[in-house]
Amino acid sequence: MVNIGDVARAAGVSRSTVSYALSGKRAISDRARLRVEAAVRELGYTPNAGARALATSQTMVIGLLARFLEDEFAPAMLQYMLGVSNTARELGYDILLSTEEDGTRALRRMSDSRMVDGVVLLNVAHEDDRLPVLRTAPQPGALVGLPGDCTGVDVFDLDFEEAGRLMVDHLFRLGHRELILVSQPEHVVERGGAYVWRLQGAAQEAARARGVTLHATFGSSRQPEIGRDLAAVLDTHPDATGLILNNEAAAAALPSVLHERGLAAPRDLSVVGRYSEEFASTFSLHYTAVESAPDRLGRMAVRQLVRRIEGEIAPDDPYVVRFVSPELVDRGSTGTPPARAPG
Amino acid sequence: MVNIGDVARAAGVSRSTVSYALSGKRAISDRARLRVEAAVRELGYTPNAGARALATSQTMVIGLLARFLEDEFAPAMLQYMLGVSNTARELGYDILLSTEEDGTRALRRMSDSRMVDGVVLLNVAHEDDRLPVLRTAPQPGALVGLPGDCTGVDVFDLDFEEAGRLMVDHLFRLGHRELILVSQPEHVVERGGAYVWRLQGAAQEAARARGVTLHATFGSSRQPEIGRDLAAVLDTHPDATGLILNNEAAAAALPSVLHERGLAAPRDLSVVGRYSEEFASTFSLHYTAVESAPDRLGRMAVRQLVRRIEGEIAPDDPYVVRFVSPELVDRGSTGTPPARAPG
DNA sequence: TTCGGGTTGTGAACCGGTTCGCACCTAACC
DNA sequence: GGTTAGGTGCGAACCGGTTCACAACCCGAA
Repeated sequence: MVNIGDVARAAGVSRSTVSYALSGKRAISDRARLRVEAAVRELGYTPNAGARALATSQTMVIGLLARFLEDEFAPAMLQYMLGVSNTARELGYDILLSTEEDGTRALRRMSDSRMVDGVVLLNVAHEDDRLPVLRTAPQPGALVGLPGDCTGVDVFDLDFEEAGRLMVDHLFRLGHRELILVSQPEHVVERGGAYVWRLQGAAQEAARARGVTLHATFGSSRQPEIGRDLAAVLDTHPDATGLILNNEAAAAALPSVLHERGLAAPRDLSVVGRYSEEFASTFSLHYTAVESAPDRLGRMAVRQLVRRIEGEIAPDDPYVVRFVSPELVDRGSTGTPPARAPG
Repeated sequence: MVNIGDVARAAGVSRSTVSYALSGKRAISDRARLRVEAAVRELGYTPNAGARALATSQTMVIGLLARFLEDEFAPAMLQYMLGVSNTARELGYDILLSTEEDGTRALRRMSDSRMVDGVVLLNVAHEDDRLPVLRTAPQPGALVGLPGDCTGVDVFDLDFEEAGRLMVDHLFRLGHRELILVSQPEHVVERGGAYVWRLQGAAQEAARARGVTLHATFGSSRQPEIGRDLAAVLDTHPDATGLILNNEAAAAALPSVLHERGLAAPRDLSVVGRYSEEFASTFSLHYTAVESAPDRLGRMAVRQLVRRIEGEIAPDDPYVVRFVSPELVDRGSTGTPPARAPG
């Protein structure tokens, strides 16, 4: 394998000159620079990443700690990963991926052995055991998802409260006065998926403030259970005219459930969901929905992380907690409520 | 940061003794070993990955080149990624992930700069531009997906021919004589997704051999188009009693389409799919299906790759091309054909 | 002519590991 | 008692980059 010494010899200069010529960190005469560049081209030289990392203590690699939990929608995680990975590459960084069950072990390994310059944590729980480890690490970290304690890290998340209010408001303005909310399975909340709770709490509060009845329920994350859950909740609340979905499986099952009951959206029931359209379009009809914008969150997290890594942010600059405002996209599955309840 | 010299000083031995004590590559007295271990524990020492890579020319990292193409089912890719990542970790390797559009650039970067010991390529096309690059790289490579030319790499793929035959046979044995096959969009084939073609070709041949009529069609990968595609193809072939799906979006849309027409599986129509149940269960009813086993393929690819990396396979040992036999899982959506065609 | 300053190139040290070759000690054997 | 062999530990070289301190050179100003 060709190294910097070979290039130096071929160009008739010293190793340090080659290094400076390539990095541009010091002025080098055109003559020398051109000869170095020619030698590099001719020999096909690429610097050894390990050696460079050793010398500069910079790896140009970002650790990505994904976390796949049962009963959560895995494809959504993929979108976060893509946002992170693509943005990192644009900024010159590669991604070291961990999908290990034990996130703390992975984090410790990456951090202690200096494989990464910084870390992005996905699917952060309210009490996330990776956070104490991250706080003691020398590398900066950025989170996608809001933990209970945000000290020492930059945090990015969808404004789930706003999303809850937005959906209730949207239906309220159309004239609906009795709504159903189907969330993800209750396990998700119990395990620390506070976003479910944040959306639900804000929705309930908004409903109360407007004098709207909101039936908050949890649904399964799988077929055919979620179909039965939906049918059951529609039976239980026959006068509800609006349906809010914070559950991807429910969005997929809904078309059949509606057909089975002879209902159509928005004629008999107005439907609004909270998910990312990108994947939903494969397996669900295009319901009016609040976009969860996973790629945007991943992008923001990496941007901030890189700014910290590269020292553009002073070390004592305050850490940020930034909420992305959700946007409601009308795809025609909501309208004014029917004259009589559909049930 | 604590390095091997600090440990040596604390333990009262030389740096080389620390190295040998930790690696076990040479006999070290119990007394010295215990003191080294104590020092490591006390100081919290972890070897620097870059330095180790430089010294050993081994990074303990595997490159993972994913490839997300339009009109293909992204969640399926995620399962391959998980299979690869988890298996790699079990074997002591970390994953450097690339989701870059330009796979050849990513591959060249990882390989030339020695960031990885080997590479796994996902979603390999018939004519894959990453392959020529991989063949000239010093690191070994393993593919998931069958290219036109398999020289110089280990290849793993589902036996799509067998899958096609299996599904036709299954329906034939139940008594069906006119079938519909809905594949992924035609773009996928044109772009080099030969697996679509392999399954379809084998299915057609099996049908011909048994005197069965098979209507081979392509469907969209999105909603609501795929729903319309399904409705149209059922209209066009009203006498067909069996439906074969090689299209994930179709599996998601089918329940609604059947409801709309007052059909039920398997009463009026027998349905058999080809996909991975793991994700399908979120968004589709449980149809009888041929499992595509993405995690198993990822696992096999990594196992073989690591064997090559670690020299367990002699360099002149032949490269393998291994097909996983698909398994048909009966979930009750197939049965004997109805007395009269449902149309 | 001499001095000072800026430009350009170089050698050497350093990053933090691994590994080779040698030296030392002890025990065994002739 | 001297040689040999095996078990241990150590110093030094090496992996392939980066960067510091210094030197050589050229130019213009005093």
